[in-house]
Amino acid sequence: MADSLTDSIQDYLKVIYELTENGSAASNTALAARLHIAPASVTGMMQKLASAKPALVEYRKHQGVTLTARGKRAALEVIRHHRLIEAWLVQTLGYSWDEVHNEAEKLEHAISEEFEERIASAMGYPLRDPHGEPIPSADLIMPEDQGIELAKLHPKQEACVQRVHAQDAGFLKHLEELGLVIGARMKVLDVSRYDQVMHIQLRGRKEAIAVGPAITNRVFVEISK
Amino acid sequence: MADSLTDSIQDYLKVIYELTENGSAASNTALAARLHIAPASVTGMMQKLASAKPALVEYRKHQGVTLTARGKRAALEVIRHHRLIEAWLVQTLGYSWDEVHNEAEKLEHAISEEFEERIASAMGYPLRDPHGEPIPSADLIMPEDQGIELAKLHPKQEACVQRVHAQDAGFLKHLEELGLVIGARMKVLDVSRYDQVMHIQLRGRKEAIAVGPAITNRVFVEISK
DNA sequence: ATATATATTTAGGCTTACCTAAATTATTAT
DNA sequence: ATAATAATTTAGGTAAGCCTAAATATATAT
Repeated sequence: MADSLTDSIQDYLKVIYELTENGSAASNTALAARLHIAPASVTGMMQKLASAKPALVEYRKHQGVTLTARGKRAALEVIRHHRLIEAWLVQTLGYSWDEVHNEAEKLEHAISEEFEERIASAMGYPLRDPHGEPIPSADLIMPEDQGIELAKLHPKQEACVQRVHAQDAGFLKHLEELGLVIGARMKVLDVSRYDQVMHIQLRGRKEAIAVGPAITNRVFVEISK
Repeated sequence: MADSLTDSIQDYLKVIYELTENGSAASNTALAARLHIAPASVTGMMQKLASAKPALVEYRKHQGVTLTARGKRAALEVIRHHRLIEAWLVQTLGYSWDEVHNEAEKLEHAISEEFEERIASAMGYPLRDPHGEPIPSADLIMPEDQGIELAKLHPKQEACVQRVHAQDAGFLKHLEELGLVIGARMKVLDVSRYDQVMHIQLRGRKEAIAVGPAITNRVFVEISK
């Protein structure tokens, strides 16, 4: 059971999952940065997880890590917990989307399968969390996500905000002020070739945002022809 | 802040609070038993808590421990969390009173003050948990409890079940089958002087229960003249 | 191809919170 | 009061998960 894994190990697996979603292996340095831990500590943990009774991780020195089927399942279990809890906090306790991450980060390790099932059922088995991120199903399948990076849009295209890949409270508040919330309709007006500023139409207003990792690479949209 | 205390230490403080509610000091053996830990380990922890920067515990060798004001506050914080969560699980997720203890035992360490306030507010600031146990106020005052042990009742007295001091699921289920639930009205018919069996009238039926630590010392009632 | 820079691993240490076994102190019974 | 019993403490040890500093491997630039 994933339940016999420590909080710490669950955190490692979750981050490895995220870093390997693009198909590449995760480097120890990247892991260390995300977990706020020294790189040397990551090495030790990777050796441990790779040689665990059922290995959770595939690891070769200097090559980075990937998850085994078992490790992936454990990671998805944690991610499912996290996203269900975020949805629960917003829907039943009136949290805003910028407040839920830290709370869920602790609760995800503390809830039982029973609790998971009860909140999922109470919410009618939601498919996405408050940031639009897909929630893995109870049998731990991560839904395919066909959203497109805002950065990839061309002028005149219209789209709906589907999902925001971020957790920093300040940043999320900023997006909200901008009007970039889940479901918002928007239209690209133009993109300056020189300073990479994108102008978009949002709820009747014109906003300017920089193309790059800050915003446009974190906001995913669904194009509406 | 109480939040800088580890889960383990919070558990110690909570149990010390319970064991010292009667005014006496808590023995290391009693603590060890409740925490499922070796007595020697308790000794070490008591030494640590007693010599902490702000001491959490008053401790003298072979004499047992009591809580300092600070330790008591930390204990009440954990107990408040625990009982609010139990109430929350029952009221909003349909848990039964025998299922909530273990879940709350983990969640009590994971929630923030923000979360505490939000569920308390959502429930209208309840005064008791699903077992009738009083919930410490937000400023950490434990309400006086004037309930009387069922064992102390005399024949012909009528009373309401106010509170049940127990957490074992099987035992709680048994009480429920017996009809000994919070708020139930009951009347003592007689108590056998020889085998210490108490006969009580409950929802029209006559039930026999042994006087002693199993049931009658754990069920507290409010006498209605 | 070699020097430099960066990433990673090894080695040795630390803290927390537990353990067991042995020694000590307190309690109880005679 | 003393012996037997029970409770408690001391001493020494372990496993997790982290750390820093030094060593090594890989990648990059000239």
